[in-house]
Amino acid sequence: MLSKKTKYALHALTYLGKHRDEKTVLIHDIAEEHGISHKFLENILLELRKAGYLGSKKGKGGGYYLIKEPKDIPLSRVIRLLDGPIALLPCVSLNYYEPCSECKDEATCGINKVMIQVRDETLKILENKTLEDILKT
Amino acid sequence: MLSKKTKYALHALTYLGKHRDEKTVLIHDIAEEHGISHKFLENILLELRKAGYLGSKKGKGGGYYLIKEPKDIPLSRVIRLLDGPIALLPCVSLNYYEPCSECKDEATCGINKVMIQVRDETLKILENKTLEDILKT
DNA sequence: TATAAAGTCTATAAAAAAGATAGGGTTTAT
DNA sequence: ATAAACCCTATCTTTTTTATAGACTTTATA
Repeated sequence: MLSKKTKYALHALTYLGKHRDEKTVLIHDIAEEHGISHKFLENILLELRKAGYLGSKKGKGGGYYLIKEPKDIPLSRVIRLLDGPIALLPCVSLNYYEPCSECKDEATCGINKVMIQVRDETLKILENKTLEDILKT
Repeated sequence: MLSKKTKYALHALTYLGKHRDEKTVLIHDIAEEHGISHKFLENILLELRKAGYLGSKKGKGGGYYLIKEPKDIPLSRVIRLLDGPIALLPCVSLNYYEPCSECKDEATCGINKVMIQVRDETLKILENKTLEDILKT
């Protein structure tokens, strides 16, 4: 399951996607719309901005806005940013690889081999679903 | 990522699958082979037995053995048993459904719609990969 | 130019989940 | 009778997740 962080990030991106006509949107408005903590959401939006999905304007009249096209924001990226690996095991993660201590030899481990296949097929799905898909339904 | 519980369960199932010629296998042997805690593994094997994947024999000379065909043990089942939902959100889980508090109306939520598609495609993968695939590589 | 509104940033607290251990009970081969 | 093995439940510890706090900076505008 996705963490609340990722779930909230998706809601925030969706909200910002729906309000692209407005110059900026307040954290407050997003938080209120979904009944989630302002401060918690603040940290999430900060991460999304640092990752290049959002822009922000400080000071009075400021707020956040989307700076990428919804079609260029795949679920895979959002999940990786906030939740970490998409792979089911550390030993098959492309971005967060770590060996599994209980596995003697990765090269002959059947679990490893199958999980690589699962990872590749899962990635195909999550790379192809984007914010645009969420917005257009 | 899978929990250690699920990962260990897969290792145990694999080990049992490779030793189907023997009448029973000791928890101890599986634990030692992978350098994992005997007691932790014990709980896991118990769950697998209760779920109908393993049989056991008590007393001296006892142990565990596989009672299902490897091809009849899909990853989806093992994951659900030990880790819970496969869906990325509670609001799209088939087996562990719960509404999302931050979502006003599921019927019009684009995130919900997209996650249903992701769930269905993910499930296709995990239902088709079985212990047999792990054993044969 | 003072003020209030808004994002920035880092630290820490609280809650939940995962991982691990403990120990007495029951069954069974010998 | 004994030792080997699984059975079961409870509890402890550690890690991760979720949430909060508060001081700082930027900016519009009265």
